[in-house]
Amino acid sequence: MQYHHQEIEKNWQEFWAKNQTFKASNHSDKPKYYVLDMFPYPSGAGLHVGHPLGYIASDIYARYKRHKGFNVLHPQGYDSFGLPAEQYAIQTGQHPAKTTEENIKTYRRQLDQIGFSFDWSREVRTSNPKYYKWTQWIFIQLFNSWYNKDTDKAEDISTLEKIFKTAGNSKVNAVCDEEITSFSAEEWKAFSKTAQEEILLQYRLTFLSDTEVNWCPALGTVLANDEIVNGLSERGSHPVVRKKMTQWSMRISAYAQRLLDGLETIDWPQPLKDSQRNWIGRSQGAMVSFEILSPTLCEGKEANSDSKKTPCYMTGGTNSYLLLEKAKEMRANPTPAEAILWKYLKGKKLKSKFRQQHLINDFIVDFVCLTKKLIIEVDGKIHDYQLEKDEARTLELEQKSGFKVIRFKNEEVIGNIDGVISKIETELNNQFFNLQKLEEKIKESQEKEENIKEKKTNISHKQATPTVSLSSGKGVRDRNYIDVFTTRPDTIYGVSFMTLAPEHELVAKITTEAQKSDVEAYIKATAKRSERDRMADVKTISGAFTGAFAMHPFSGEKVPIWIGDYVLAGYGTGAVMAVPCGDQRDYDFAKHFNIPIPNIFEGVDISEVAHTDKDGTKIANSDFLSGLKYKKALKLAIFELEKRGFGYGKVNYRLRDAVFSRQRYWGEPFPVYYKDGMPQMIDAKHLPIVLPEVEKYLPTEDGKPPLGNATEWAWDARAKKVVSNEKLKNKTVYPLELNTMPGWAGSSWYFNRYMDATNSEEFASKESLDYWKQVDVYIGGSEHATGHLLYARFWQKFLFDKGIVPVDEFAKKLINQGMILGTSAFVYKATSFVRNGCNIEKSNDDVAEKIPTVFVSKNLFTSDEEFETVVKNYLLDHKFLNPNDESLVMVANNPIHADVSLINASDELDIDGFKNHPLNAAYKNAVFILEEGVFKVGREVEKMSKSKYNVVNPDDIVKEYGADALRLFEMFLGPLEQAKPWKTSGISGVYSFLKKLWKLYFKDETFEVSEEKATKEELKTLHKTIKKVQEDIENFSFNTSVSTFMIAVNELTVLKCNKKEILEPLLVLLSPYAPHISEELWSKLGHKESISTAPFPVFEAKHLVESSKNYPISFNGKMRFTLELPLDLSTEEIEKAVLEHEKTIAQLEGATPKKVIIVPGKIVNIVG
RNA sequence: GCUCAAGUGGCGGAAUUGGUAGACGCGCUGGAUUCAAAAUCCAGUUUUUUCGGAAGUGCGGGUUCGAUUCCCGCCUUGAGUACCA
Repeated sequence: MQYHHQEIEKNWQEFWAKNQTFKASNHSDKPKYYVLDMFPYPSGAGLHVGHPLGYIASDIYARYKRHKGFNVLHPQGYDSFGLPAEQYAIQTGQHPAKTTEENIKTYRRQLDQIGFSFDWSREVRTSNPKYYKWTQWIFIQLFNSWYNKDTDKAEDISTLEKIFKTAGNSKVNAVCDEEITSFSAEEWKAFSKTAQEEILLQYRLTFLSDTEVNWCPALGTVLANDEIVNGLSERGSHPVVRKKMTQWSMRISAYAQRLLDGLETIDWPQPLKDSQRNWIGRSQGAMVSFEILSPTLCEGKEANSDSKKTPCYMTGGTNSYLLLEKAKEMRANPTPAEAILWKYLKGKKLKSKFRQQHLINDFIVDFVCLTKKLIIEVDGKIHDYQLEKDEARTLELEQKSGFKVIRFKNEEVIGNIDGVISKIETELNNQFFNLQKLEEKIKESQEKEENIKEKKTNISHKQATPTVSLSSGKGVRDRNYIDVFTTRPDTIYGVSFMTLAPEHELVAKITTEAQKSDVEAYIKATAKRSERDRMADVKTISGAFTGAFAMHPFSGEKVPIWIGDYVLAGYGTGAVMAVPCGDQRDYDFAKHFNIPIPNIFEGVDISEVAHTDKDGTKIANSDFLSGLKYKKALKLAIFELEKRGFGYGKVNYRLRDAVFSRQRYWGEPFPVYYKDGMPQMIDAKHLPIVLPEVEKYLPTEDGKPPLGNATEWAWDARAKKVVSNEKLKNKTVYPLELNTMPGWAGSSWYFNRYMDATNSEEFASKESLDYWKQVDVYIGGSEHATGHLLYARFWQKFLFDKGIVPVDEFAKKLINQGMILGTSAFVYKATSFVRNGCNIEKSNDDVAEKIPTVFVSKNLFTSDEEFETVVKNYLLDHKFLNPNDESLVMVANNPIHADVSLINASDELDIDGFKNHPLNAAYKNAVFILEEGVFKVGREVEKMSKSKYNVVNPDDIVKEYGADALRLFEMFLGPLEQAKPWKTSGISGVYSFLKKLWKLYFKDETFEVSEEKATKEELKTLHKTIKKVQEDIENFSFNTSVSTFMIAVNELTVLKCNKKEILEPLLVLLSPYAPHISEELWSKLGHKESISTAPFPVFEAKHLVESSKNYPISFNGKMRFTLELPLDLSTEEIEKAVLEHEKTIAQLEGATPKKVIIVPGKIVNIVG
């Protein structure tokens, strides 16, 4: 009886479907095991043989685990939202849902015929409203959460509101927007609802913000960083530009450290972990502030008290971060006068809203009304000796920022509060008029300032008043600082200049008149160069001097400020402290512009290159850091920075918050409407908010996203439903969000949904989540390293924080399967043309016309010249070319792709097939120059693609060789993780293996298996196979177990073994790889149950015990012959037997061996 | 530039607590069967050779009784990443 794969496979696939053989239960006594594939995007092209590779591997593993007694969850679904369906819709008008549905059908048919053991009852589709209902629900959870750095987890937003109500935001340690205004509990309560919402939005884990985004005009949408390759869109390679838009973002940065730490706990491939680490980009260092010394700003005041050598310009915070802390502190500890006054000012008692201890620019003022631009300062005694300074500050505030400042003494406030209040009221009334005047004043003063700058060329600085109280800490800081981030604060004494990115906001402010033209010319030149050019051209050093200087925070020395495009505006603060001796870029810059390169390393030569090594080098010439090694110097430098207030230790991450809005149609709609411009979440019980129908899938004419075309897209807050846009005029009807969610939304949690895929009440039930917990093995491509896999980890950690899922990493182990490449076939076409210039009119047409298209077999030529000769000779021989015209004609070799289905195993082309191929209509009459009667093609390994005619469809393979052969062959190609070329011819090997296996169970035409006891040798074959296959599966080394099967079948064939004792367990071993044939033979052996329920055979070592060993006898490490010796010989006996052997004597040629190495059971080595 | 991975027959690949290099398969060669083909089966297939052997895992060193495996340097290919301060 022959092996008919088609019939067998069809029957068993039907059997599995009918009996729901692979349906997983959420209740089982068996241990659980969760094997997951990355679910596919159902593209219109269907599957090619590369796609199922990972699915086959995971299927083998899942089936193996079932044999091993596990309750296995092995689901499958579709990532069915996405751009291709939408673009197809734009072109054809077909609804994306329809094309998606059709594509899924094709996918399902293709997957089914490969015989996967998926539990289809748990199928998910991200575009199904029943699924995206919960994607929307998760979005709401994120919106309703903030990240508390103190507890280091996400918490409900209500806990934040509670803190605001009782203590304002001064004590809150959250991951939030950068520019946060501080407020007290009273202020919070006084804020309008909208204002409160605005503030909360700055803390939520998903938030609206005006972000610079990657806008792709051709696709009409925003792209995430990982969707851009070399400045072009990943899909379609369209140009991408930066653009500001209001977008939803996800505060993934809150999880940067935990995403990094979590990598230690999971068994994922090293390269993948590396790229996630790289993407998160943690760098530890410090923020350092450098004061800018410019004519108007460097006039410090003489120190009046215990002025040590410490420069004390920064009597307050060194930047807004520190100032904010300070403000909070001061708010918590008001002076008695401040406390009294605040009682009268807070809560709009004077009809105007006041804030206390508030940041204005970089001053902290006591009280301020922002709308009326009025500042009230209460001065204590300390201000007496600070009068001058306070005046300067008043001037600064009034002139630069347009505020009116009024001052009261402590005594005034305490003694005559009524007088003070009436004075404030008067000022408030005056402010409206004053504002206009102030504006004029500002203009004037700015002009004045310019004049001063010009006049003052001598820059000097003196030391200012040291910090003596909290109050005096305010008001020393304005935009006259450059903040830099550095990973090497230990090298701070090596700073000899600073560099700002040309786009840095301070550039225009600090550039001196003399340098203005230089700087402007340079900025103009860099602006012209695109980001890509700048990055590509690393070699050219360019920059310009601003004319300004900064002061070194420790040494007090003057440091010139340059601009240069090697500093990127987008990273860190867009400015660097340049340490030329320790950084190659700074070094190159310094050399190029003749800036000094001070050496701060002990015993290191820096005459040629910078010294970038950290370890083992001691710091020198660095005051208190001298003589210290990197680690100690780093710590001390940060300690001193913090102590003296010039900076603080900081960890910087490259990871940016993820933009979550897409201007697309085919994605999840947001459960969001807008009331007074503020986003409102729709209550979870009204979900899903279903994607509306639209006429056109393109953006609207006024540039709104495609959902702007919907006519039914407004939220009726009273009726709680989506209604027609016409009702927007009603009071309770609001516009809905027009953006949709990005592709990664649905894929960031689907693995949890499989645990309880049909639950309509919950995301997934608690019991199911607690039972399955996490994915045990996840298989998929490495291209998702920084996209899907990072976002999914982020959401999982968030859901974990909220107590929704029980574990904070969703996949314990992950394996990246390698890509299957195509083996393209090339035929070499001769393109003949007539040489220009010679009797073109006369000869051109008739000469050329007579020449047919010629193809030359691959091995007939090795060079272009040879190729031309071969073709010409052929043309002359066959009279296509007149010998007189020979010199006129030139022939060029033009390789073209031939469809791989036309090539046989020996690289020979099916010529008729080629001529009749629909794509080769032009070559119907072509002639082929053969070698030894056949036409050979050239072959090359390339990525599988339609245009290269090297795509192999699994349907054809399954039809001709069967699913079992396909499965075995894909595994046999090579290691799972490795990229490897597909060559269909190789499949005959595994196909004949299956036929050979089949034959073991048959005698002539009938199924016949003997009940006889197996021989020792047969048992040895079986058990060595059990051992190897089991080890291989557990190591995901599937290619080697296929060869193990082949060896076993070959051996059993030689032994003519047809014993049930051997052949029955053999089927269980094979069934994960070739389930159909195994089921068929299993049932023929009399089993009624599916083979998938059979336990895995148990390996017994006793069958492999040997009594003798065929020792390799080597001389000086080279094996020369083998010698069969009993294993129970002692070392001495082995040595004796070997040395007495005639071949040993011959090999030694009379010499005595110096040494004999004997490893019993392994090898004998004779050293001569 | 940096990081990682990999270089083994005509091809895919196997072998690593250091111990017989080339398993298994494709392709190729010869043979059997057949009127013939397909299919199947058998034998051979790293190179070289004076048929005794000898050399051989990208190249050059090293450690070792012994290295595809470990170490150092270099070359090549692939992947990722990039003025990240």
